[in-house]
Amino acid sequence: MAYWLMKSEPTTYSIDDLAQARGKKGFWDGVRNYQARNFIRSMQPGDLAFFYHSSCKVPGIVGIVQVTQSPRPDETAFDPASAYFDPDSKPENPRWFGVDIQLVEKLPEIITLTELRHHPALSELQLLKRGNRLSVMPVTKVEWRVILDLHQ
DNA sequence: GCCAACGTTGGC
DNA sequence: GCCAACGTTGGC
Repeated sequence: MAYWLMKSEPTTYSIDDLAQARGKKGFWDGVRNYQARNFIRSMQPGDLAFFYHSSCKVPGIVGIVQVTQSPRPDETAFDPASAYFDPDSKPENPRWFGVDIQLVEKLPEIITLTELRHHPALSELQLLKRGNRLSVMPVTKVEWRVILDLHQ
């Protein structure tokens, strides 16, 4: 089982949107970056991910989600009306993928980006690397544990 | 295949 | 709103 970190802009899709969705389930889509796409395609049911709020007043980890199914084609790429439309992605040969997730837990308190930056054991966290812009990235088991323990 | 121009991301 | 960093595009 693998661990991940997924970013979302709360004005677009927040942890509360997921919490209020039916079954607390959602489909993570709209990723249009090949490296991120490759990470998505390597996800497996049961994988866990931190849900991260980006581009907002206080960026940070706000919850934990679980991958419920194998990744599947991102259909927003086929929809000309969608902001994520990509005419080069065809249903018979999809270029972009998304993944089904379910909320496991909304954290009682946000673990802020500042806190993450502060912890020496997280110096190698992809999120903190210079110039990082990926919307989804792997987290090691050790990092996962350290982050969860931050608020213990 | 190079690289300049451009668009996007995302923290501050 | 600024701007650094980075990916993508397209001319050559």
